[in-house]
Amino acid sequence: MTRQSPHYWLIKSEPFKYGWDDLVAEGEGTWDGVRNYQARNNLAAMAVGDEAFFYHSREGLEIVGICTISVAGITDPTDETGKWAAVKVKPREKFAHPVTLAAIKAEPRLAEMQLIRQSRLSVSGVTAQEWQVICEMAQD
DNA sequence: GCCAACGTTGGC
DNA sequence: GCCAACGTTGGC
Repeated sequence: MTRQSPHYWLIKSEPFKYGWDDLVAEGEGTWDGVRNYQARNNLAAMAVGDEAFFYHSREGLEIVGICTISVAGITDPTDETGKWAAVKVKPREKFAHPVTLAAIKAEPRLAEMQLIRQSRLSVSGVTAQEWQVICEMAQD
């Protein structure tokens, strides 16, 4: 399936379990273990070349960098039933200045982010405008 | 470590 | 098919 423009996402991970540094060390990581239908739908909608913010949950509470979807539409290798989706991601860019959850909440243009509205969703969508705003914040 | 939010499960 | 009980996530 081809699309005209890349889509943007935000993926969460607990840094003590699998953080940005782990992804960099591996070079490519498989995003699996998702057992939430909405998150799965987001995973299934990803395409190669899409970009995703990498967010540290529970500890850090900030977006630390950007990764790209390197392989899309695969079946979760940790799931025997074969009904859960997964993708592979590669690190692209580490933010000079991580964008914290507090900073996101303080920015009116980001008030409608899926990250804010559904705080428990581990894979969420990001609009092109939200993507732009956060990239600007990461450079300040 | 606590607890609110929310998704899932299971009895009826 | 409703809804109470339970489990999990994730901010604080």
